[in-house]
Amino acid sequence: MAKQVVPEAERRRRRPTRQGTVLSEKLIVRTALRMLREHGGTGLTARRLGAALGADPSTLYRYFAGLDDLTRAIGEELMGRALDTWTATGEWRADLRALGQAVHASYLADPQAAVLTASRVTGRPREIAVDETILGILRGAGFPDADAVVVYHAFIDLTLAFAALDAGTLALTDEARAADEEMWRSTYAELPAGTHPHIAATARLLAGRMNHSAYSVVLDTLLNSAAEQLAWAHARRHPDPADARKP
Amino acid sequence: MAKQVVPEAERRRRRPTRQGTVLSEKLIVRTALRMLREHGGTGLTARRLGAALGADPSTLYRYFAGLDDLTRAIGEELMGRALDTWTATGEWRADLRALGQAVHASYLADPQAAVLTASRVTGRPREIAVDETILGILRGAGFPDADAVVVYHAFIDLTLAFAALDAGTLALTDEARAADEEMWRSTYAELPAGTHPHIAATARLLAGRMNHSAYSVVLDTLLNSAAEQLAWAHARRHPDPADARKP
DNA sequence: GGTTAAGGTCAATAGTGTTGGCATAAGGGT
DNA sequence: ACCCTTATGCCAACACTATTGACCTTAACC
Repeated sequence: MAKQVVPEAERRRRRPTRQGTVLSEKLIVRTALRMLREHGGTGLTARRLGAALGADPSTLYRYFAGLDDLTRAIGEELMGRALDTWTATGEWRADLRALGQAVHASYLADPQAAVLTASRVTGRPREIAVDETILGILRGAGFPDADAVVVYHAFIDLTLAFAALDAGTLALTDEARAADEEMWRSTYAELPAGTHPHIAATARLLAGRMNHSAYSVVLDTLLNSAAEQLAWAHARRHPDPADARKP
Repeated sequence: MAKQVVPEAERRRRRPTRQGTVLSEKLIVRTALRMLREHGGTGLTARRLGAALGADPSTLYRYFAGLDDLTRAIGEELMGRALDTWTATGEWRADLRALGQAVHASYLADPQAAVLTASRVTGRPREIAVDETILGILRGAGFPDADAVVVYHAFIDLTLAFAALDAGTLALTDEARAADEEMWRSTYAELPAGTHPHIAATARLLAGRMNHSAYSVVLDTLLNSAAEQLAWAHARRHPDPADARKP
């Protein structure tokens, strides 16, 4: 059995599988991502993953404590991809904005995987690297520690929450999404003005809006608010004589 | 078998189960919520639900097309509960704030159920009622339709996204949560200042923050931003002579 | 009261995650 | 260059799961 999982770093003997493939954490995670993309959100099963790898399902338990553990590794992979596509410019607002968009985009690129992992905290290296990066940007911009922590918390939770929500709609199977859209058309768009005046009045505008993500809008309001807070904190430390008259 | 589900409204013959209970959609949904609360997020199974109701599992398919359909009904129940605890005051910001908090709280009261349903759109009556209410508040406050739709979209998605995220951490089993917190203590709090200076510097502040939800903070920034937008739109329509000098 | 079919039950199918035991070959030590 | 140890892949089994088709009882309508 697989009572203990050997950490990837200490793995010595790599015996090829009966069908010839040599396993590794990375290969398993990537194959799992492919399974999710090809077979939908419920398509990641130990048996199917084993078959795709040319290995017995139980072999997976030599690499991960269970499918739950594998799920966390998948989340870590998504975080890593986001970090890889991001580069710092030194301008804190632009950097935070880009980093948030990178995480959001990375999750939406694998919606089924995102749904499974977005609300989990993995505590693995690349996730920690993202956290460290965000705090570094904020503290580097001059936020006092207390403020930096508040903004950091709002920023990361906001980003993950929207990633999960938006991924959720993308992750639906084609039939399910078609059914949802048909439901919208047949339900919301047809509500009589008598009982639902406000939806009826804005139905056309709603239809154009609800397909897009609201993440950008909310992220911008957060960054605006943070910028004001920063200016205020800065003014407290270095008072401008010109503002002295109106305290 | 159950080739077609009879709508609750047209249900005539209510035959008691072998063990004597008389079924109904409402009873099934409530029992399902209890199962989720008592047995955890994976604890809602057809067998167990049937046993709790004193009925054969297959009987459920006379009431719902599948467990997925039941899940949607559960989401509808949570939305309904939120709406029931909310009352309008006429002040748009306070009303939106209270409504958002009500939905958030209603989901967090049944975290396991929230995780299953928060990212689904049910299209059922009470969910539509919430949407109609939000749009009514915004349009009543004087938002032009285009602005009202943008704020509505950000508001509802933000609320549902945070409901799902925050419910996710509450929904963990006691052992899983203990493991997570231990992971935090043993990983984040112990990171050396050499490799992770920013996390190390703020570890104490982080520990105090991460237990709370960031929903309130983000919701307030959104409402603030909306208020500014409203004032600006209002000023365009009814220009104040005092502001005429600085266009 | 007789008739119809709604709705509860039984049995079976095809899937799932996970584990204990076994066997084989990889790599380190000599 | 060989041997030994043990990591690692495989097999079989267990206890579950959702879902469906056939059957049968009894409630409700005429």
